[in-house]
This record gives sequence, structure tokens and C-alpha cells, in this order.
Amino acid sequence: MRLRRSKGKRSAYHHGDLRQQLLLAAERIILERGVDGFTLREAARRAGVSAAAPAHHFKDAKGLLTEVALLGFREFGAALEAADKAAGADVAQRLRAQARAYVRFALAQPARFQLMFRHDKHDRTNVEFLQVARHAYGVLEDAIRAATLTPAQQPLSPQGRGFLLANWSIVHGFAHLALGGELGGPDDEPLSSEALLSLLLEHLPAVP
Amino acid sequence: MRLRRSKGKRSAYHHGDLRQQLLLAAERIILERGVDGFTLREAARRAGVSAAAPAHHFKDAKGLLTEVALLGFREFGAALEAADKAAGADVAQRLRAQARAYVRFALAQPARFQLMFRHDKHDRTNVEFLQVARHAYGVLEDAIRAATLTPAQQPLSPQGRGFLLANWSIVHGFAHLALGGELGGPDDEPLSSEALLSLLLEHLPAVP
DNA sequence: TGTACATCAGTGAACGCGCGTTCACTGATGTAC
DNA sequence: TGTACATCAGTGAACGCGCGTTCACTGATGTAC
Repeated sequence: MRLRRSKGKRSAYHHGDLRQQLLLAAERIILERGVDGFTLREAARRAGVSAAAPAHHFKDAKGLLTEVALLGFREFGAALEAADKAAGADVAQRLRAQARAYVRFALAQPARFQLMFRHDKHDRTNVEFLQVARHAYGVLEDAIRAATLTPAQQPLSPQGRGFLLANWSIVHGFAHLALGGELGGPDDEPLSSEALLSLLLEHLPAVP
Repeated sequence: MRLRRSKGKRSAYHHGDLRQQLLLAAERIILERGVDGFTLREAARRAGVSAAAPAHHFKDAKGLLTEVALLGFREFGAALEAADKAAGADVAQRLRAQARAYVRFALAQPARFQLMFRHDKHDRTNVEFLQVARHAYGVLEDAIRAATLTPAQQPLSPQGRGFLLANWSIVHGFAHLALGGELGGPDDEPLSSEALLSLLLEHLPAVP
């Protein structure tokens, strides 16, 4: 791909970077107004183009949002994998590293994260999206397989599924509570999300 | 309160039970379309009245939703308390019972549950709502105090906060995953939510 | 290097839609006497 | 028991709004020769 246009080189009529700008605008809108607060017209407005312009880059509003979610899953899966690899061979350490990466991603990319779990906003015909999402989902499962000595082909035992579920639930729940503004209790002095995450990690489910 | 009108006794013009019917319609709409899919006009439509009628019972759309959330928190708090009391004195059993009740409530009342955590849909000036919500939040904290030997006045230690957070996160995350349709893995045969809950409960954070 | 022309990526107006809320109104109900 | 009247709880039309998408169009860019 040739980067024909960098800043200042684009003409008034042809934006030159509209696709990227729309994706960025979408994230900011979701951040400010939530996933359901996103509108295509607002994204176009922020990118400085007419309401009809996005149609040249995305099939429709869902298409744009699916692209944002795809970028999210790609980065998410990579972050989980990187944390997992850096943690060494000990399975408890791998799970702790993945848990930390899971929550940190949600806090760093809240718009993408929330969109990633909103299936009603995804274009189910986007094959690449499905692949990337499936891959991200698999990273945690791999560590659970190591913890329960389950080969790749074999289905997880009920105990294994429960352990996977517990690990997923605890980080997913924490991410939702943090993003939903539920943390920072009533009279206690508020702690940073990172501090709360450290406390949480002391209470992950015990490896069977 | 006098129940002046039961079925068949109401006139054509005066509905007689509109307030209740609007609350029920709201829950059904949220169930079908999500919290953001709720509209006052649709609720009125389902109750068989004009779009202007709800204004005689609720200040505005937010007022109606806050009422639904209030009913949710009231039932939720009561369910947590009942489970806690029925569990006896053992703190691990109390926490397990609360966890079970938390998830069961979310699965049984998904519309209310999801609305309860959407602060942007609540009328912050509704004092009763705030009280009822605060009470529900306190039920889990009480059990954590027992587990960490923390008197009622004293703030929780960081360890206590972490343990509270871990317990809350795991049930909250499971509820979100279940309601979001994330459970029932790829090729494994799907298990019922209740079966998955049983598996989850085997992996609650260990009491310190 | 110049030119004809295809293609790309915008514009702006228009469409039909559903929304929350307000308004003057009116039918039904409850109550004081 | 009857009646006058206040209040309650509806109606239906209207308001202004923002939305997604389509349409014919046009300016800018890229390319074949």
C-alpha cells in the first residue's frame, strides 16, 4: 500500500484519510455516548465530511462498527498472547498475566472492548472478523488446557470448563464494573483502577 | 390502597392499571431490544394507550425506567439477604449462597438486571431508588466483613476490598457473559446456565 | 511530456421514519352536601 | 338517594428533531497511450 497522502498533502475535496478518521471518530463517540450512542452522521460530522461520504468506505453503520470491533479483537488477542508468552511456563503465572492483560485492555480501549461484546452491532457476514474474534477467545482456553492437562483436540472436562468460566468471569466482571463506574466504594478513599486490579489478582480462582 | 379495578371492571376510557402495565411493557421491551431499545411510545403502544398517556404516571421516560430499576434492586437485595440468611454461619457458605442468588436473579430478571447497572438511565433525584440500591450493594459487603473480621464502622482493609471485588466480579462477569450469549462454547455440547453456574461455584475465590 | 478518459471519493438535497414531549381537550370517576 | 362539581386519566394532533440511506451530481486523481 502506498501512503500517498500525509498531513497537508490532501486536497480539500478528497479527504485522503477518511476511512481511518471515521474509525477513530467512532471510538471517540462510543467513549462519550456509549455503543448505542454511535451514529454514522455524527462520525461523518467529526471527520468533516457530508453524511453520505461514509458510504464510500463502509457498507453501512454496522460495517463500520464491525471494523472497529475487529481492530479491537486483533489487538486484544495479541495482548493476551504476549502476556501469556512472557509469563513463562507456570500455569498460575500464565493465567495471572492473561487476567492482567484482559483488564488492562478493557481499561485502555473501553470503546473497542464494549463493542466487541455487542453481537447485535456486528456484521455476521464478515469472515475476517469472526476469525480474529475466535482466535482471541482461544488464547485463554489454551492456558486452561495446560492447567488441566487437556490435549488440543480433546474437549475440556466439566471441571475444566468451570475453571475457564471462573477465570473469564472474574476479569470480565471486573472490566464491566470498572467501565460502568461501579468501583471506588462509598466512603472509602477511591483507589486507581490499576491498584484495584492488583488487589483482584490476589484472588483469582485457584488452579485445580 | 384500594384495588378498585380488577380485570373486566375497567372502563374503556380509563385504563385502571396503566402504571403497572407500562412497567411490565418496559421490561418486555428491554428483554427484546435491550435497554437502549426502550421507547416510551412503544410501551404506550403495548399498553394500548396513546403516546401521551404515560405522562400522567411518570415524569418522563427516565422516570419510568428508574422505577423498573428500583423494583429490581428491591427484589435483588431481598434475594441476596434471603440466600445469606439461609446459608447459616459459615462464611464460605454465605458467599456461595449469595453468588448463586446474584446470578439467578440476573438470569431470571435480565431486563431489570441490565437496567440496574445503567446509571445513565436512572433519575438521580429519586431518593428511594438510591436508598434501595445502596442497601442491595451492602448485603455482599456485610458477608465480606464477616469473612475478614471487620466491624461495621471500620473501613475494609485493602485485602478485604480485593476479596469483595473478586467475589463481585466473578458473579457479575458470569451474569454478563450469560446474558450476552457468550456461553455455550464452540463445539462442546451446550450446558444450561444453571449447570454452568454450578461449575462456576466450584471456583469462587478462596476465603482469606 | 501531454492528453483523453475512467475511476474514485466527495457533495447536498431529499426520502421516510420514529422519537419525546406539549397542548387543549374530554370522558369517567369520586366526593361534598 | 340525587346532584353539582372537582379531579383524574385518558385522547389525538402537532411540534421539532436527528437518524440511515439513496440519488444524481461533480471535482480530483490515476492511467494508458
